[in-house]
Amino acid sequence: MGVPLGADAPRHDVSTVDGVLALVRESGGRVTNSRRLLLEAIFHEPGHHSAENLAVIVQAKAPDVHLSTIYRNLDELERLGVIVHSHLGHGPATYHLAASAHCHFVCEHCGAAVKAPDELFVNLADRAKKQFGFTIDPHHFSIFGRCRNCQEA
Amino acid sequence: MGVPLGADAPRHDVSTVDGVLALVRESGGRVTNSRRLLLEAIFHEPGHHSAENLAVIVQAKAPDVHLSTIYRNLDELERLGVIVHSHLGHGPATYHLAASAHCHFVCEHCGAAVKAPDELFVNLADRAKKQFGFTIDPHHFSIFGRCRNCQEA
DNA sequence: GTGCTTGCAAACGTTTTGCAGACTC
DNA sequence: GAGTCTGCAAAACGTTTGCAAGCAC
Repeated sequence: MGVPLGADAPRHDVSTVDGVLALVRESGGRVTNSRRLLLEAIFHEPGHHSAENLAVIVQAKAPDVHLSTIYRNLDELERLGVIVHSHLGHGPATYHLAASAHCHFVCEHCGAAVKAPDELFVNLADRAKKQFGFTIDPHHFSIFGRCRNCQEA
Repeated sequence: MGVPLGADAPRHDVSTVDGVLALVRESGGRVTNSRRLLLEAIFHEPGHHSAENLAVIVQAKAPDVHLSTIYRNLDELERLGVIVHSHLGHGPATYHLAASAHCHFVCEHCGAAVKAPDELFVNLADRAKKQFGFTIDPHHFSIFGRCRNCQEA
């Protein structure tokens, strides 16, 4: 308690695999092979990844890592604020680094997901805040609709 | 083909149970007890209903109606454009009359769902259309976030 | 050695499907 | 009677959990 609170704010560099692992260790967790491999998949493989998807990537290097381990580790990384999950459509959730979270427009017809700049949501965010005291998190669920190519009846 | 196309546009009054049943019949379907009871539940019971929820209401009058029948009938009503489903959170989908579809803000902390006026989304809709040619359907997925009462860290 | 983490199997909640009999038209 | 609709059972899907063995510290 002699240490000022401000001193421990940015303790870890959460933008690297090793930085996250240091955070994991500090929070009472252990650094395991499956955690390192999962983080490497999340950091180094581009795109939207489902748990199953990440399991396949991890299993290429460590075939015995079980899908349930992937889910447990994703949960823990989400609790630590390193990653977030979002729902792009009716299928499985997708996981991303919290730092690179973004919104999506998803076509209800062809399933295409378009990345939507956050600034499109500032007006909605303002109004939701002012009129309802509600702080939106536009990343969590995508916005459904029709993409340019699927506008016919 | 001698009948002009315009003549058959507003053929049924989809705002009543009997009107919808007429539409069902015309589209090649049959008018059955479970369909009538399901429609009565949707028309007369206020609120957001999951399939399970609707099954309970229907089963109060006809105990043998199976949940799978509810799902099949909900699917058909959705294909006909009478109802829509939406996802309020991580639980089951909810079903509504297409005419009374609306947006929701759902608190990620307490789960509360606030009805959000469509006009909050017009700015987003315009920008999505202009910048991406994307027509949003803001009703389908709710917007996650924090409600007024759950703003603490 | 403590106790967090794992693999496995089994369960979960929601939704879909295959089938034979029952019903609507 | 033709063809749709139903109840039932079972499966599908994504995800979670209980447990005993295994590993990090």
